[in-house]
Amino acid sequence: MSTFYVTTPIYYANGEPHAGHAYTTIAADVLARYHRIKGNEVSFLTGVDEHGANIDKTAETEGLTPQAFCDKLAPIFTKLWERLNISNDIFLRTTSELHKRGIRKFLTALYESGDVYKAPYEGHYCRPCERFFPEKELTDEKICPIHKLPLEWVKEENYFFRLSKYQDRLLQHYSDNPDFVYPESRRNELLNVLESGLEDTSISRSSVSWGIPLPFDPEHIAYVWIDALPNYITALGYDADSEKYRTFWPANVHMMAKEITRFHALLWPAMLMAANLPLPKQIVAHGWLTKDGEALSKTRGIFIDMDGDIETYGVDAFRYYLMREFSFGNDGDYRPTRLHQRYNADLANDLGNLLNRVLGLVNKNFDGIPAPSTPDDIDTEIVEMAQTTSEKLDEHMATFAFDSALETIWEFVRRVNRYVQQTEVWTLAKPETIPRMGTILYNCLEALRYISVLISPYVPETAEKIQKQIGLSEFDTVAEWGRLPVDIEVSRGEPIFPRIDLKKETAKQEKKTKEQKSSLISFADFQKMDLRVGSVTSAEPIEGADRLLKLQVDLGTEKRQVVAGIAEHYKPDILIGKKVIVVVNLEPATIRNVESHGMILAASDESVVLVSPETEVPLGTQVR
RNA sequence: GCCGGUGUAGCUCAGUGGUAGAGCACACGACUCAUAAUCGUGCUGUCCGGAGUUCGACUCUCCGCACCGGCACCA
Repeated sequence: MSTFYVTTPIYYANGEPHAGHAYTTIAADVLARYHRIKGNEVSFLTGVDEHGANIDKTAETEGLTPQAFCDKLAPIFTKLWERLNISNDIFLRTTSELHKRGIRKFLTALYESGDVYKAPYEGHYCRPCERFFPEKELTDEKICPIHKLPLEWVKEENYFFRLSKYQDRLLQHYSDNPDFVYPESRRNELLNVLESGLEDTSISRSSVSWGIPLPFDPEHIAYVWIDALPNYITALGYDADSEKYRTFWPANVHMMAKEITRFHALLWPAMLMAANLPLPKQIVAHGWLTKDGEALSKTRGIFIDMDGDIETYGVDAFRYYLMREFSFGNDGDYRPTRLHQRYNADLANDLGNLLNRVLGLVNKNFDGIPAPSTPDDIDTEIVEMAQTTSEKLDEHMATFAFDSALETIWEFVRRVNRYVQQTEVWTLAKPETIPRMGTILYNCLEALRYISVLISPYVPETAEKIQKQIGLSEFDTVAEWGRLPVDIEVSRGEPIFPRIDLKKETAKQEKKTKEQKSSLISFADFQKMDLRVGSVTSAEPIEGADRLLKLQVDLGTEKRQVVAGIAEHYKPDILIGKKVIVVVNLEPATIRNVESHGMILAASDESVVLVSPETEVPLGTQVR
């Protein structure tokens, strides 16, 4: 028996969980459950990341303290995990004492490694802006690009982690452990970054208040990622060097979506090296979900209706679909119609109906599960296929090929259906063939039990229902042929996956469109924006930026310079004289060394189309 | 602009240096134990385009096109 520690990221708790979170967590759950039935000792961690300026800010807009806001949000996550049958052993909150103690210990270790230094961060500082300006954003005069005031040369203390020092060791680790990052495409990307050099990274924020103070200098708050990443050890009781920690660390798999692999595969290992702790074995990144071919987007109202689909098809169908349809690591397109097809074809027709027809025959012809007699060749074939299915499944699980794993199991399901067909069991209910019928039906039932074990990591409820109907009182997790006892009574129940017709589905979809809710803002919020009509007087490309144009806009009373990301859609000369809508009270910014004082409104999707008044209006007219 | 990936049947994808495969969908047939389920048979493909290497390429190399991703960058 070995141990297996799998984690999801701790999700950032400034909003409700969505299908992407569910996908990561289900994948991790499948791994955890798989290792449990293999007899391994498993720990499965998920949780929420509750610190940082963003949460502070969101809490404030809701009129809550950050802690109260987090206390409200955390249960939303745990409820979803319950609904999705997630079998996590730990749910970690970064506001917990356990985590805080662990972080303090970890940061102290990091500090004592000598690779944390207090950098007298010095630079050109603008007092009104309350920020530093990097050299590259400035011209020779060293004036604030926004306020046009001379900048001060200011020194501020800040803590840095000497990430650059670990570049070589990381490269070495990557080459010694080719599987460290999965899939390979991500690994290559990271190697690219590694080879082009790492810079030391700041690990503290003095402007942020909602977080964990650095143990060696409480004036500074740990940067969110520095606070978050060590959750993988703090959750196990790293602070007290607990038994659990020593048993499970290093983790076998850190599961996550692809956008956060850099933190996990570069920064986190380097931090562990500095603290002299072992590194996780594998960083596994999956792709993103799209919906009917479109990127998910809160503002555009494109989301995956988990609740609706789960209500219609059940949790297991949802889990099955996510794991079966998408090749792990790549982006996957979530399509309700495909879910529907998968449900009917794989779950209802192939599996559900197989169970039902076999139980029907047993019920009608035997008092309980019949005893098998001498097997024919065809029977042996089934037994052998069960074995090879299990072996192939193991291979696929080792490479996170959940889709292939399920396909492999379903080949067996279909084989058993064919077995029933080929042997024509239903014709054998005569005295002279009854023993033969018993043998075949025993094999079918045992095949179903065997299948239920194999699918249990993916569809745990279904697996249990199958075994219950077969007559087992306790769930048997062992994939070894012949464990099914004879003479026990089967209890054929309702079909486990009743077929669902499309009518119901369309009705559901109508309901869905009706419910497309948007997040509302108050009129006061809207009034905060000062929108004006302007006219473009000049437009030119910005060197080294494909998307940007530098525009001069006449607002009647004043002229503004605005940078707009429209170069891919508008040629500079067509823009001259064009009427546009400008957000004039947007805070200024410097982009690609060019100052921007406002923003041009445009409808933007795949294409970008400028918004313009319908007829002539004076320049400077307010837009409401 | 730099780096990487992908492009195979209507759909989702697998695949090998020797004249193409699975599942779904579709058509026909068989069967009736079963959830209008199951089983069998069949169907469509310039395997993105072009050039090259080779006796022979969908499979290798190069060029191009399209799409996707990473970085630079989207006020």
